[in-house]
Amino acid sequence: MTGSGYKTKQRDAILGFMIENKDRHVTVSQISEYLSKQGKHIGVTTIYRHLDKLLDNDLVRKYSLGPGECSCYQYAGSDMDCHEHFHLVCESCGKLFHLECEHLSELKGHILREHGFSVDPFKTVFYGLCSDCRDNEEKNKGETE
Amino acid sequence: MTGSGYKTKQRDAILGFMIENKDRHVTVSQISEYLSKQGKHIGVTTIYRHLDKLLDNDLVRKYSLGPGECSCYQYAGSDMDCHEHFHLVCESCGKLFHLECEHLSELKGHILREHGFSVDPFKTVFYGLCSDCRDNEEKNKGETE
DNA sequence: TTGCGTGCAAAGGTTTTGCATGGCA
DNA sequence: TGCCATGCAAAACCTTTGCACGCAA
Repeated sequence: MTGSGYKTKQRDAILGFMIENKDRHVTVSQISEYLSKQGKHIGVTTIYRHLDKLLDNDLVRKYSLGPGECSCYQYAGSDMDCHEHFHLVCESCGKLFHLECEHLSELKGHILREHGFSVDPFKTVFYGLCSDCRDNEEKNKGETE
Repeated sequence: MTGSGYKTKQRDAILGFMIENKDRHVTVSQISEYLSKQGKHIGVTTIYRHLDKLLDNDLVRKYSLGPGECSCYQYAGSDMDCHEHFHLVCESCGKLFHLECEHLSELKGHILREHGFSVDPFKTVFYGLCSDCRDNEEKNKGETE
């Protein structure tokens, strides 16, 4: 499954980049720009097509960081083991946090039992502010106001 | 605050449509198409601009139903009273559910205390399947396979 | 009359598609 | 060799912006 398609240098470069950055989500333009700096010019068309294939094989996941924002992709291969946890995205710094916590697994069961709604942890993203950005905001408030 | 700006027939039509459909989220093209059928041709530019104003006044909220999907808007006026609860969106039928439950309010506190992350209930949307669509899917499975 | 509201056209950005060429097996 | 992969250009799509005209106050 993983090895579907031909082995090309573009495929290796894109998959390699996704694995290197498995701890964060990246956009197509970020992939393109980074690979350009490495001397690897790969058309965005190719990047989109590879990401689509990886998506079909569940090797990456696709997120939206909000309306109007471009799509974000993140590696999610079998070694990532991301079944049953949720994701937090900081609206200020854009960082992604994996929230593995039994309180949250319980939440999924609770919503299903009590509210009849089956939550999909893959697609559900919590938006808010991480602790670093909250600290920064409070600093800025103190300085400007 | 609510009455900011001139009172025009376009404004009335758009705000009226949003209030009529307060129980679901709609896209700009849905608004445009529906009003066209009513004989009210309103340019999408105008719709976008009114929605932006309503957004500033917290009279509507803007959602993303996924990467690549266009933005969805939903009325959220003061009579909606949506402070501290979360929203569930069914990926199949697009219906929106308001989830008012102390288990969820607790969740916000839990993530803040234990994980240092301040969740914004306005922007956070749970995606999944509602009970009706789950039933339909099971029926379809039984018929086709 | 003043100034915001409107809508057409055009521009901006992201993503997709067509097509000829290139490269893997 | 056959077929998929690639990348350019163009299209499609959503959204924003510029500008001239219209309309509310």
